[in-house]
Amino acid sequence: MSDSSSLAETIRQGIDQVTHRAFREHIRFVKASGLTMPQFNILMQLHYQHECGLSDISARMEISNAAASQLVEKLVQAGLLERAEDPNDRRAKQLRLSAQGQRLVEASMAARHRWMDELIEQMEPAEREVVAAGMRLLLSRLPAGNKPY
Amino acid sequence: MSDSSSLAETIRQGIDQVTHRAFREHIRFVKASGLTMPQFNILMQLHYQHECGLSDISARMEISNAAASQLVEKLVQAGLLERAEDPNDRRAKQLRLSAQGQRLVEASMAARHRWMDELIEQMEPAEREVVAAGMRLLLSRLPAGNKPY
DNA sequence: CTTTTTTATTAAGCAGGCTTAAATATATGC
DNA sequence: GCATATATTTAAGCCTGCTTAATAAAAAAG
Repeated sequence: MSDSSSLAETIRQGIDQVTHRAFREHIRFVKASGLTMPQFNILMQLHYQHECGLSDISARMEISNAAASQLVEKLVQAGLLERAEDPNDRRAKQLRLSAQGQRLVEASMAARHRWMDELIEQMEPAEREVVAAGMRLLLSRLPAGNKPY
Repeated sequence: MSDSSSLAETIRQGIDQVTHRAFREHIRFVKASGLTMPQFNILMQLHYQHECGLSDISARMEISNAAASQLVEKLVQAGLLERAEDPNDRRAKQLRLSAQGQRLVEASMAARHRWMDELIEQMEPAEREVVAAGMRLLLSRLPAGNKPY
């Protein structure tokens, strides 16, 4: 394996391992919350988008409006989402997180950050600098609009 | 925000963004493959473990043996898995990927690496070195047995 | 041996997400 | 104003995954 390909290989392995860990932790949290993944995804989307219509959700999740409507209905009944009429277009609905929904999302982010912080705390300050430098570079190359929802 | 907390924040954001991207790409691939996530997870597990019994699958996925058995059955019928009697313990079954199953898993890994490589190719050699250094550190701190399946 | 435990499968039933089709209400174009 | 397009909801039905309970077969324990 050449030098540059082993560099790429290291990066790929790092990303693979990290995402795998993140993925498993996330699955666990969602399951523990009593929600399903599609339901939770909607909460995450609304966390980052603050407010949107139903069609935005179905578009983002690549499901039908009907499916999105049914998912939203459950979240509204669970008290996690608020659904109001859009005053500018009375066909549309404005969806946003309820206070309870916000708390749940924040708890999930806290859980997600817990193991990251453990990792970070294991490192020397100089090492943190190295990892952060790599991440800064990675972030600068990732598509800007790629919000985590 | 203090200096060290902004370092940690950078690392968390980097991990968040990268995992989010990886997650979405993976979802897309699995959906396109015509399999469901639980089914695909089994293929991934067998890719890394090469061979195992049914109970290993149910344990890892935290579902009942019955559920795992049903999932495996579908994958066997789809020609993606081979299920043979364990000669050492005739109660147990030896599960492994078929050639077709291997091809599918490899295709998923290729797809997963495609955008990573695009990212890497955008970088100067010196930048790759920085990212790789960060990843090497991260990898050294991640629990060793944490294989991506 | 006989009993108990382990491994896997099958059956019945529930819950979830998804789709299409139909319905409702509002906005837009002409 | 009237026809058309858009945003959402509801209903019916399908497919999956999951669970528990029952079954079968082989291994392990005594």
